[in-house]
Amino acid sequence: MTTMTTGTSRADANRRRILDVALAELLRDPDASMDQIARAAGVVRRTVYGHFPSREALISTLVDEAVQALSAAHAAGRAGVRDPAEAVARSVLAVWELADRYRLLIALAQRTVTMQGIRERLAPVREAATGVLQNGLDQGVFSSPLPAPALAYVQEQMLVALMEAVNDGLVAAREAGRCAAVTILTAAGVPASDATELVAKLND
Amino acid sequence: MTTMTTGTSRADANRRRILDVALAELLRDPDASMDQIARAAGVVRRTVYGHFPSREALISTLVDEAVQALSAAHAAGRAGVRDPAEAVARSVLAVWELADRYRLLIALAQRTVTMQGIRERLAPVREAATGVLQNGLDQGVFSSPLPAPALAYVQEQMLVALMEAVNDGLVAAREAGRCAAVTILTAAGVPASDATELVAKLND
DNA sequence: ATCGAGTTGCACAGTGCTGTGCAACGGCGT
DNA sequence: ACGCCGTTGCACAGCACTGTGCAACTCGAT
Repeated sequence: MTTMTTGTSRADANRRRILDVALAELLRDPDASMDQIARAAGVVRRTVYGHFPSREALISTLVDEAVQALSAAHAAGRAGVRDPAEAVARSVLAVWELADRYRLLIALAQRTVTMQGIRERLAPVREAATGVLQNGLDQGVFSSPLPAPALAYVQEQMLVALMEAVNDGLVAAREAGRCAAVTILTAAGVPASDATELVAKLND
Repeated sequence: MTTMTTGTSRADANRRRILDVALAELLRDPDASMDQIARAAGVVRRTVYGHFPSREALISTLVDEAVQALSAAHAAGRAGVRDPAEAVARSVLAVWELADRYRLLIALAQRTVTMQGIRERLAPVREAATGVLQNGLDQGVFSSPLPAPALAYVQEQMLVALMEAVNDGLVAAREAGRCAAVTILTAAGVPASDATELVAKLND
């Protein structure tokens, strides 16, 4: 017990690698079995259970680490900033930095086997939407640093966000459709006032 | 075989109800078992297999129905509209109409058991973000028909969208962070030019 | 009353996963 | 050389789920 420079090197290193590999593996398949994870970490299933009492404990540790890091980044990004716009911009940038590390996690956490199928078959709709957005960009009606296909993703996820907002009672279902339309147009770079006016005119 | 007004009423009605209930049930838990679905539909597991040869077939049918309806709505919404902004607005409104029916599906399809835990623990971050957004709205820096908490959802999903865009190679990872910041600010109602300038200034 | 499609209840084989127990084996420090 | 900790390999019980087979039942229709 003289050195302890690296903790209990052998075991600690393994625990660390199991966590890292588990992260990568659980993205590719959120239902990855303990055996898949163990094998990917170059270790036997039994060994994983030596470090984590249960599958749930493993995942819990994983989520805790990610959330803690993310939370810290978000707070650090906006610390001592007065202007709300700058605060938002800074925190987004800060979060993005390490979100990049967990990018696969989040993106792939959505790709349930079910979700995968849905997104695939939705491709035609997304392409149509991309076409319209491209039009707008070409004509200068829209303005965005993002290419049309990426904007289509944004549009899609925006709808999801609004649906969740409605589910959680943050927005009235009656209003949500128009709010969604306005927000999407605004995100595409149409001035807020123009977007509001346009949408209002559509539903008389 | 005289009437046939309702098809094979008994069986057809059951098939329909199984599909409807399965939709609702698969949201609450994407891994819902055939037994859970059957029971929820007031029927026995064996009966479900009488209508759909396998679990996958059931889900496939479900997805097909939803996608087809959605696709039609999207196309109908923007049919014969020249102005891109109006086309986007119309199609979003059209999609929203019936997305409302599948709202639970999509929103809850994201709530994997894993995802559920993540979102829960992320609540503090979301609250902080809501605070900043509320500030911006109060000061008139932001402009949106959405309340701050809903905007926080939008911000969160926007990050997800950008992550997916990066994963699919639509945006360079180097640029993505700044694009995310700009797009989020723009969606919140900050004029596109101001947002671009602000973010550019931050990363010198 | 009888036919038949649809439904039910049960039983079964197969599969894949979890969590645990235990004996044997490996290297690293002393 | 010895001991210890971590690891390995194997075996096991338990569980939950999927598909399938089959006999019995329940309705509506004729």
